[in-house]
Amino acid sequence: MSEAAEKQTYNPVALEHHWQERWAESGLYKTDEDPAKPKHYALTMLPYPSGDLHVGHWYAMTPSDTRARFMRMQGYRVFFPIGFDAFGLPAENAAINRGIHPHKWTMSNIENMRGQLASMGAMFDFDSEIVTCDPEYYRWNQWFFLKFLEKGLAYRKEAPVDWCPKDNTTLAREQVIGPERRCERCGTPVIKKNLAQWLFKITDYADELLDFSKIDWPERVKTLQTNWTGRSEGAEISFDIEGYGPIEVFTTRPDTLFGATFFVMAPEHPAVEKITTPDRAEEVRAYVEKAGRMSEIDRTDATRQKTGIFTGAFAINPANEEEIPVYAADYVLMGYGTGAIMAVPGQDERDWEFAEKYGLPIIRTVQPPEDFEGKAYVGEGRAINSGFLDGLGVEEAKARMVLWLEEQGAGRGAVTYRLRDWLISRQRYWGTPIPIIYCDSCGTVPVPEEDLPVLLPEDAEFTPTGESPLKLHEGFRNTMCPRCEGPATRETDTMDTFVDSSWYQYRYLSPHYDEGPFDPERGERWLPVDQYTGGIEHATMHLLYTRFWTKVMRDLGLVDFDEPMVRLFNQGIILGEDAEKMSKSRGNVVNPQDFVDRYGSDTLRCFLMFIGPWNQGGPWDGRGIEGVARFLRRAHSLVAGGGSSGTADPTELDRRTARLVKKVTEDLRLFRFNTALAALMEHTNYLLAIKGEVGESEWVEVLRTFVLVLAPFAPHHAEEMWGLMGQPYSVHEEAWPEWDESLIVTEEITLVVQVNGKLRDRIEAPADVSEEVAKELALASEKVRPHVEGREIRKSVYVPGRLVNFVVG
RNA sequence: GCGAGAGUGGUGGAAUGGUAGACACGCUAGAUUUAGGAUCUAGUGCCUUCGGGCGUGCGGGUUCAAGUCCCGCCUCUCGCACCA
Repeated sequence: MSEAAEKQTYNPVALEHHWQERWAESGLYKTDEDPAKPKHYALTMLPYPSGDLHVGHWYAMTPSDTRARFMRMQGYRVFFPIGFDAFGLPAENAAINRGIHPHKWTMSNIENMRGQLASMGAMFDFDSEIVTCDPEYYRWNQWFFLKFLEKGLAYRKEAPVDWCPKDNTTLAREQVIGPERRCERCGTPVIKKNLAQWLFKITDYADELLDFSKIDWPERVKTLQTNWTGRSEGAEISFDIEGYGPIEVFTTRPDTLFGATFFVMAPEHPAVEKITTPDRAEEVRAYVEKAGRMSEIDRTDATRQKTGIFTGAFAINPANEEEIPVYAADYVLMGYGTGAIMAVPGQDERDWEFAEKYGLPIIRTVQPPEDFEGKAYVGEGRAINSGFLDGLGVEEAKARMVLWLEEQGAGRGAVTYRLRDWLISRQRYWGTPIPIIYCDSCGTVPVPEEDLPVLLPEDAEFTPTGESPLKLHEGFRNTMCPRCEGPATRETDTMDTFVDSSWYQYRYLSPHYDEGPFDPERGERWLPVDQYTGGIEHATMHLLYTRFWTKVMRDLGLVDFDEPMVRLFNQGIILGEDAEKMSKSRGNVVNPQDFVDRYGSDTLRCFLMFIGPWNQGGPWDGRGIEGVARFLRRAHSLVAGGGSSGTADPTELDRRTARLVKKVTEDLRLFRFNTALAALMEHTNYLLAIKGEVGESEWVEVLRTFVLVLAPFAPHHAEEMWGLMGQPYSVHEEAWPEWDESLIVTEEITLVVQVNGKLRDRIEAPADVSEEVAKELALASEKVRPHVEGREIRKSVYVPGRLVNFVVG
């Protein structure tokens, strides 16, 4: 084929269309169910149907696809599904702002994105697609809710919740961002509001969630989840308030009890009003009110001057029967521990600051080092001023004090978590209705299982009023009590969308199964997920919830394992060309479709894999993609023509091929797509250089191997080249090539010669050269001699196959 | 403040303690082309008296040998942040 003819023939966009159609027709990506093969469930986080697939989706999905294809060629039966996380606020906002029904908006976005997903050319099994706003799906959210309720893992509670005044909804703790406590979605500072809400008891599983021994996840995620769960070991100690009764505190330092010189309660603590002495009542009430009005931003600012007020009450320190004053102060938070603390200024920085400000006594109960003064001492040391604890180290003193408290009935060892129960109620329309009915005579009644799904009515008025939209829908709200058949009303809140994504990996297995959330027989064959990939931003929300959910499923007898996803890989974030986060307002959004139309999908996917390590992300480089386009064009040109002179060094060719296979195999195992592609590029350049110097049959062999290892990266190009070579359809059903390690070793090696660690020469030598000969050769070098002549060689180092280093004086 | 991660050419990035800068982008020169683009070839860390010298944020250390290991800083990014 002539160069000109080749140019005309190479049309990446057209060839991709051709193969995508062929793949679809032949059902190439229908999931392989061959039980003889080992299973591999590869999962990539399901997208929200925002309307268009953006380059971030490509960055998340195409490397996952490459990995899944690699596993397939390695002999695994691979399950690689995709779906849509279809409930949630954006649909409702679109409805509010543009008058389109959320269902219509969502479904038309999904339709659009399905086409875009197809143009990606990934090996998704579209037959197992799920759409979470489908009653067929959310029915099982409701079913799970009922199971959680039966197990005592779902409960309703009136509590202050974070409320976004703009979105008119409650937010989970995870959805409140940063020290300014802004709404995750719209950035508005959140306020507190009291509502009766449903919660899931994730805290019951806190300890188990801290155990990562059964999963191979990034350290980063494990650390984030550990910190999020925030386990603190200590004691609960009961302090008697004179004229009131006992109030419990939580402390991590029971050993310092003798140093508790005052007592502090959160201003919101329900007992504050009751213990306050009449003469202090007015002042205290004013303070509590002021603290309540203060925004969460100011309240939790650690650098702020602490404030507080004396209640007039006194507590009895159980260790020494001392009377200590009780304060209400805003540095103590109602939401953690018991909402009250024993203040030990000698050993706690915050208490020290407060004690100094209000002139309260400070007693050290741990011996600080010499010259240590002027602040709290939080380190190790011997107990002092502590009666029966004196002389003990911190750990021993803690244990002894807990023992003593338990004997006295004044306290006990206790564990507290930062983790809160998962608040799932949302005062929104576009979500799963919570299957609960409230009856005046029967109380809170779960919807019977056989009545599921509780359908989300189509015709609701979802414009926000501050009330749940379903509350205004008479037809939905008014119902009959399933127990007494009297008039009753439905719960009108919907579920957090994290409920949907907590178990979707199970539904993929049998999206239309109606005997349960998933077909256990399919589960037996495919669970758990072997490889999960997705962004780090989900570390403390989705990834914690799905672990919790799986543990509950295990306890319900639905699965027989403890963790939903065995391995996890977090890809990075792809940024705009200006290295900033892509956003419409910045105008730096890259539309993948533009590049697909111009270069084709393979170029875009290879480019995204080439720009750097996958877990790193990085800025988009519009020029860089040209290099990848060139690479694929050059690779494609390898199959055109092909010489037969047979003058190329066959050993070199075999060696390079073996090295390529090894490199790509090892890199793909470890998600190192960028260096694998570099090796593929290098090999392409080499093959182009020797093309025409290789015998016909050998060339085909060499090319075959090359195309096979290219296939996961550039599936369309590989298929095209495979076809042009006359190989049988499809390259993606071929086995991954092996390599012969013995071919990689060379007979001649380059030996590096150093003098005092500095590179002086490189010499060619036989691979099995002896130390003695290597040194002789090295000393004979013209470039080495001037550096050693006339000097004493004190030492010489020989690293076989690598280098000789002379140490001279 | 606490925790984690990262600092390598003009750029993205490579480097089991053993040849720093693979592979690309960009740039320079040449070929081809009416021109541009595309393509191909060669070159491309910095300095240089052309012998060589210097180079992986800074300062020490370990080692025959350090981008890599250790200690102390600096900078940046990301979490968490009065959690008792």
